[in-house]
Amino acid sequence: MTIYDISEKAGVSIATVSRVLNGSSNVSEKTKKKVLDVIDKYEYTPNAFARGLGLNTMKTIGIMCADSSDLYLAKAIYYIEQKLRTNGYDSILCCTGYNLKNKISSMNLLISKKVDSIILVGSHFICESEADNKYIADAAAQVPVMLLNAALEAPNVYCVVSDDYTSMYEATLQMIQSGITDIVYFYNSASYSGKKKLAGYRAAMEEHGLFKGEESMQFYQGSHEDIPAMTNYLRQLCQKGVVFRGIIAADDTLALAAVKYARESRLQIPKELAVIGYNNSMLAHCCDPELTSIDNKLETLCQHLISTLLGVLGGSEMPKKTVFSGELIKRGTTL
Amino acid sequence: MTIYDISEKAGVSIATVSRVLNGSSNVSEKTKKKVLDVIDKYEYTPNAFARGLGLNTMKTIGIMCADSSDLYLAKAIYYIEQKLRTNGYDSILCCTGYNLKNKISSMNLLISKKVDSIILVGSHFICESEADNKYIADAAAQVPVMLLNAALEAPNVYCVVSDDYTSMYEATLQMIQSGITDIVYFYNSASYSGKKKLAGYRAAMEEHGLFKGEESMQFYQGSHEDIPAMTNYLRQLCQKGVVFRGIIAADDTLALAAVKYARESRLQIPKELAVIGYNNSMLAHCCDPELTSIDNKLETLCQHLISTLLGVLGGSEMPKKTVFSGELIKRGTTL
DNA sequence: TTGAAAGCGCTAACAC
DNA sequence: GTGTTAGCGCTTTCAA
Repeated sequence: MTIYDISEKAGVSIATVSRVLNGSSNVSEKTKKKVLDVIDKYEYTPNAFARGLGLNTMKTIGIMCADSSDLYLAKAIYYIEQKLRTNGYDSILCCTGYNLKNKISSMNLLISKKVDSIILVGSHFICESEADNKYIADAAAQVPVMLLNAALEAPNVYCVVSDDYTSMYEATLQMIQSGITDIVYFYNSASYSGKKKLAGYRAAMEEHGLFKGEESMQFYQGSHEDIPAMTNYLRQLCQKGVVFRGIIAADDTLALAAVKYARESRLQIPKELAVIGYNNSMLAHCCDPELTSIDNKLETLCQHLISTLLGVLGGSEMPKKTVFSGELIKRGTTL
Repeated sequence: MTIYDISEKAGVSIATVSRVLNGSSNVSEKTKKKVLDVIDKYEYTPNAFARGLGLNTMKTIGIMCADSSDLYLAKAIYYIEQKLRTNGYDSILCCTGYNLKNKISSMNLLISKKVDSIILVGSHFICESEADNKYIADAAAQVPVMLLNAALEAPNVYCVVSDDYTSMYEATLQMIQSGITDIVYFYNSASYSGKKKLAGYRAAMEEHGLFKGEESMQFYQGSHEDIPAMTNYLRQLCQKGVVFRGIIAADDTLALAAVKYARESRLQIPKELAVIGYNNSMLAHCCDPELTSIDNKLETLCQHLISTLLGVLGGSEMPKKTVFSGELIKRGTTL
C-alpha cells in the first residue's frame, strides 16, 4: 500500500494525501476526511525510507552505550529512550562493548543510518589520547553528538555531566570528618568520570595528609557484576596488610561487595568499616545495613540532555556543557 | 557525497560503483580498485534510506521491551543486540511501558520503520484476552515476530521460552522435601511466564495437600525495584497472621527482599525462613546468605531466538516454539 | 565487464 | 485548495 494507492482510492492526487499525512493546513475538511477514511480503511502507514530519502532525516537518534546490562547505563538508556519518544523521536541502540574499534564501527553504522544525532551514554567513550577521540569529533562533523557523563571539547559536541569530582570530594570529606583516616578508594574504571571521582577522593585525602599513594587507590579489574570476585579482592587486600577502616567505592556494586566483605570478615558496619557507594541505585537497598550512596541525579541529567538535543536540532544556541551536582544519601554504612 | 559523486570521480557509472559496494563479482579488479580508492578517499558511506527504499529492507530488527531498566530485560536486550550485530543486523529499541496502547503504537512505529522482524522481550506483551493479542498477530502478518519467554500461537510468530512451570514445580518440590510445608509464593506479575511459574508452584503444593488458596499466593503490586516496599509487604503479611517458613519468589529482587525481611525480623535463614529466587541474577550474590535461585538460561534463550530469527529471515522452516529447561542453583537460602 | 535508465515511495516547489 | 512533477540516492534489469 503506497501513497499512490491511497490517492487513487480516495480520488485525489498523491500531493493531497501527502498534505493530509503531514498535517498541512491547505486541505479542505471534506477532502481531508475522505483521505483519512481511506487511510484508516487500508491501515496504510507511510514508508519511512522514502520519507527519509526526501527529508534526509528519519527522526531517529542513535544511542551508544558500552553495555546495556550495566545497571546504571540501562537506567540511563531507559530515561533517554522514553524522553525521546515523547518528543517524536525514536532510537537505535548500539551496545558497543569497551573496544575502541567496535565503538568506531558502531558510530559509522549509526551515521550511515542517517540518525539525527548520536548520544554517547556513559564515560567509556572518551579515551586517554586525543587521537583516539577523533572519531567523536568526526561524527560531530555530521550530526550533533551528545555526551552523558563525559566531556570533550569539540564543535557540535554537547556534554551533560554530573559533578563527580565534587561529589566524591565531599563524600570523602564527610568520612574523614567522622573520624576515619584509613580510607581506601575502590574502583573499576579509569573512564572520564572514573578519573573525576578518583581525583575528588584524592584531593580530600591529600588536603588532610591522609593519602598514601598507590595503596589508597585499589583498582578492581574484572566483571562489573561479579560480586564474589570483588569481595575476594578486598579479602586479599586485607591479607596483604593494607589497613582500611573506610571504603569509598566508585559504584554501588563495588560498595555492596565491600559490605559483603565486612560481613564475611565479621567487621561491624559502620563502626569498623564504613562504606560509601555511588549511583544510589537499587543495590543501595540490597544490603544490610543499606548503603550510603551518592545520587548523581541520572534522570535529571537525561532530561537535560534531551532538552539540549532538541534545542540543537531546532537550531537554537545551546550550552556546550552543563554540570549538575550530586547528593550524598546517608544510610546505614556510614557513621 | 553520493554514489553519483563517486562514479564521476572514479570515471565509471553509478551502476559500477553500486556493484563494487555490494560485492558483485562482475567487476574487473582494476575498476574495483579504482572505485574503492575514491570511496576510501572521500570516506563515502551509502545512504541507508535510499538503499532501503529500493531493497525494502534495512537489515534492522525492532526490539520491544516493557522496561529496559529491569535487570532481567536489560540483560536480554544486551545479548540480543550483540548477537544481531554479529550477524549484520542492527536494532531499534522501544521501551513500551506496560500499557497496551503504548505497546501497539510502538509496534506500528517499528513496522513503519520497515524493520525486518520484531522481537518482543519478556512476557508482558501477551494479554489475558485473545482480542488484546491481536496486535501481535497483525504485526506478524507483516514481519516475523519473535517472542522471548512468552507464547502465542499464530502464523509467523516464533517463541523461545524457558520452562518456567517445571522449574518452579521442581523448586517447590525440593523445598517441600526439605521439610518445609508453609510455603508462600511471592510474585509481582501475572504475565505469561508469571502465570506459568505460579502454576508450577501451585501444582507442587496441591499434590502435597499444602496449598491454602489465596493465602499461599502473595501478589506484590509496586515498583519492581522498590525493595523496602517489598519487605514491608512481607512484614504486614506476617502481622496479618499468615504463617510462612518458605518463600518462593518470582524473581530475585523479591527473593532478596524476603531475605532482608528475615534479617529485620531476626529470622534465621534458611532454618526459620527458606527462600528461592528466580533468574539467578547478580542479585543472588548481593545478599547474605546468597540466594538459591533458578537459572533460566537467558543467554541460551537469546542465542536460540536469534538463530531461529535468522533462519526464518533466510526462508528456512523453523520451529514455532522452543522450550529450554531451567536449573536450580543452590546457595545459602535453602536447606 | 560496463553503462543507461527505470523504478522504490515520498516531499515540496510550482502551476493552476 | 488541489494536481503535476522533479528530485532524494540507491539497486537492478536490460543492452551494449
